[in-house]
Amino acid sequence: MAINKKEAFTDTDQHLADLCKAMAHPARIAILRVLAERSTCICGEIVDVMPLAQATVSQHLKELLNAGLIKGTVDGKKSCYCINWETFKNFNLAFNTLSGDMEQAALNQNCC
Amino acid sequence: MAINKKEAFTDTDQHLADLCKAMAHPARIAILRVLAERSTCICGEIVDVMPLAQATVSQHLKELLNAGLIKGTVDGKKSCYCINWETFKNFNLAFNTLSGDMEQAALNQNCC
DNA sequence: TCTTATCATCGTATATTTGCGATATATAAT
DNA sequence: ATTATATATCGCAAATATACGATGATAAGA
Repeated sequence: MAINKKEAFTDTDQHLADLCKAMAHPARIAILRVLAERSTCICGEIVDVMPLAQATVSQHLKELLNAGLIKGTVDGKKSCYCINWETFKNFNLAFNTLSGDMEQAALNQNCC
Repeated sequence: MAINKKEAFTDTDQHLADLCKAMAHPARIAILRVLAERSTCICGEIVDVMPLAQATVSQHLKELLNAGLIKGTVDGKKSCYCINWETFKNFNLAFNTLSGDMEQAALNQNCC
């Protein structure tokens, strides 16, 4: 049991769900905030500010990277992580599209 | 290990993370779509459309309810679940506030 | 070359999520 | 009263997520 049934749904919904999942932890939201306000983008600064171990922060960064919410490279000693504003825009668009779809469908009134 | 550190972050970020988590599964997004287009709001119809067992759908409904994204009551044989548009609006607002904060903070240019 | 600093990854422990069958509950119909 | 229908909840198994120490990898500086 507990087989993954996520692929049984539409690509649109899966994509939006993935983006939501990437932001479904306060640590990752906090990381996004830090990344936005630092032009330096050094990972070490994130670790200093965050109440988490370096390994954990690195893991969260990986997930954000995987979802495309940030982009970054590491050159041995230095790292450079930044917000991927394009994905962010797409996220906003996807959410608004869903809202639009739902409101459109609900035009014939709700029961409660 | 694996102690929950979520409470170490701000209420704002925790709240947004919770809303994101509620939508972090395509089944729940699909359920929201169905609820929006049916004025009847009968749970059984959701189960018919969804590729999931009744128990699983009920569980997803509970999570959506818990996050406040839907509201509903059950009167024995009949159920009435509906979109909670207010929470939806708040979600959109919270997301836009985060985006705004981040863009504001990033005004002094990004490094990559 | 050796050391130090920075970051990723591995291994592991625990917690949470996902999914479903079985069962409980409560109304409606017979 | 009994039966049928609609939902929630329980209990369990498998999968994922969370967190961290230890270790590996890579580049800069001594």
